[in-house]
This record gives sequence, C-alpha cells and structure tokens, in this order.
Amino acid sequence: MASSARDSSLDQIWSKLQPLFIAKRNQVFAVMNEHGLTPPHMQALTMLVDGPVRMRDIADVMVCDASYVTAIVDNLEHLGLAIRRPSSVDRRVKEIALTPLGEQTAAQIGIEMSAPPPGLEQLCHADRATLARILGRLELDETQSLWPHIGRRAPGR
Amino acid sequence: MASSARDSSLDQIWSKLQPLFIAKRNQVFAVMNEHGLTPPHMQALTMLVDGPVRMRDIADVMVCDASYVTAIVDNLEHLGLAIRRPSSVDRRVKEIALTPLGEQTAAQIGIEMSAPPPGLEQLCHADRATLARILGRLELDETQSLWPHIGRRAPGR
DNA sequence: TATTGTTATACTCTATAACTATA
DNA sequence: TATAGTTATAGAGTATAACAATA
Repeated sequence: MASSARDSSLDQIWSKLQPLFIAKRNQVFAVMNEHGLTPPHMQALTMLVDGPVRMRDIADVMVCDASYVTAIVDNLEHLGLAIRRPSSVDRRVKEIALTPLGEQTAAQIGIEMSAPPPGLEQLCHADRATLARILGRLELDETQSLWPHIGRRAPGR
Repeated sequence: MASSARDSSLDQIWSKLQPLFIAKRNQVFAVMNEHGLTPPHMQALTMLVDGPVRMRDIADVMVCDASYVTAIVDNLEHLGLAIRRPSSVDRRVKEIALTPLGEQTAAQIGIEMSAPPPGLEQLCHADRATLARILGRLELDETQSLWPHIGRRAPGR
C-alpha cells in the first residue's frame, strides 16, 4: 500500500487517545519523583515483589550489564529498600530481597503504576459500558514492561 | 473517598489501553534509532519545522540549561540537520534553522511520530464508529509534548 | 545592569574490561 | 572452563559557574 494512504479516522481516534498516554507518562514520573527513584531503580524494585531475585536475572530482564545492576542494587541498599543475601545453593549468587520499607514502597508504587491515568474516567463516563464492551474484545501483547530500562546511544558526529 | 475504592471497570479498560501505550512508546524509540537521534535531539529538531528558532527558546521549551542547548545544536550541526545563523535584529542571538536534510528528516519523523500505534487498527476494527463517537466527545489537554526532555535526579544515598 | 550564548568543569548514567570467587 | 558479582575506568548526558559580547 502507498505511504500516502493514511487512515484519517484512525488518526482522529489516536489524537484523542494520545493525551491519555501523556497523562499516564506524567503520572508515572510523578510517582517516581515522589519516591526519589529513577526508572531503572523502579523497574528493579518492582521485580522483587514476588520474592528474592538473583542479580543476574535483574540484568537479563533489564537488558543491561551486570556491573550496572551492582550500582542499582547499591543504591537500593543505600535507600534502605533492598538487601543482598548470599544464595544457599550457589555461593557465587546473591539474591536481592525487599526490606520491610522496600515492600511497603513497592506495594504503593505497584498500585499507583497500575492505576488508570487521570482523564480516563472522563473518557469512560461518555459511554463506559459500550467502550468496555469494545475494548473487552481486544487482545494485545501485555508481556512488556511499561517502563523498561532504555539504553543510550551516541548521537554520532 | 477512601483509597481502597478502586474502580474495577476503569482498571479493566485501562488494562486494555496500556498495551497501546507501550506499542506507541516502542514505535517512537524505533523511529529515533532509525534516525540516530536521542529524545532531546528529536525534540529540538521537531521545534524547527515551522522556521528558525532562537536557542534561548529551545532551552525554555525543553526546560533545560542553555549550555545543554549548545551541546544539542552542536550535535545537530555535526549530523548535518541544522545550522546556526546570527539574528539580524539582535546580535547576541543565534537562530537555528533546518538544513534541507534536516527538513526532510524532521518531516519524516513528524509523520511517523504522529501515526497511531500498531494495534489501534485492531482495536478500532471491533467497532470503530462507536468508539470514534465516544472518543469524539472527549476533551483533554493536548498542549504537552509526547516526548519532552526529562531531567535526571540523583537516587540519593 | 541584564541577557544570549559558549567554555570549563563536575556529577550522574551506563557500558567494557579485568578481576575474584565459585562452580 | 564457564559463570556471578565487583571494581576500575571511560564515554555520553546534563547542570552549574564563570565568561564575552551585546543590549
């Protein structure tokens, strides 16, 4: 299909949805600031809610180098949110666990992060039942993290 | 209202919308990578499409220091996308303009950035007319940039 | 005196390489 | 030999401070 064949009704719908996107992004950053966290710290923290995780696994999920996980976990420890403990089965491995403060923080963040963005209520008030029915039929990939670690690239010269 | 009073139907709708959000974010980063740009470079570049802009104005819009604008514009010049020219009315001021390559790049980016995310078509196929009608009634703040410059903060210790 | 932009510098982010300890 | 984690270091992102030129 030709590149000029833009679907204008689709564009129009997206133009209405996009502010919701922005509102959510702002909400997420507000939550991070509130807790003094950066995206990588928050992502690592939320990986720990279901129990201790090995540092190697954190690096794999965040698609970053192991040495950076060392730095992130250092920070989480300094913040009193997590602790390192040696694995009982493999003495090379360290498992990262939440402290009580970390559990409390992660739980609160989890709630705030999964919350609908401000503005959605207004949207849904228009005709919530109909919208829910339409959206209910939708199946999209939900496996990705909303705020993954994102590496940097050089802008070149 | 109590904090435990979560609106479950709203949550459900948001859980359907969120993958669209992620798909768009991925699409945006793919476009940036394709052109070898970082978020601040792309934001600065898209500020220039309607004509030359003073560096001071770029700093104001991006909410960053003037010295960082110097670095960004250096990069855009090295990439052959923009040029500095002295203002004819105030000799302290430099105006940043797109090169022909910059115009072409910015135009292409503008198209790709404003495009609906993959997945929206599937959503709308369910009942596009109804959805459009519902969304058409919505009024949200559209003044913010989708990908603003975002400053860093220290994680504290 | 106030403002635009640049330079010098410093701090944060994140990766690579070399290393230690363990498997 | 291969793997988990740490340390040292270096490059890229971004701010602050001091400065030159102009208003």
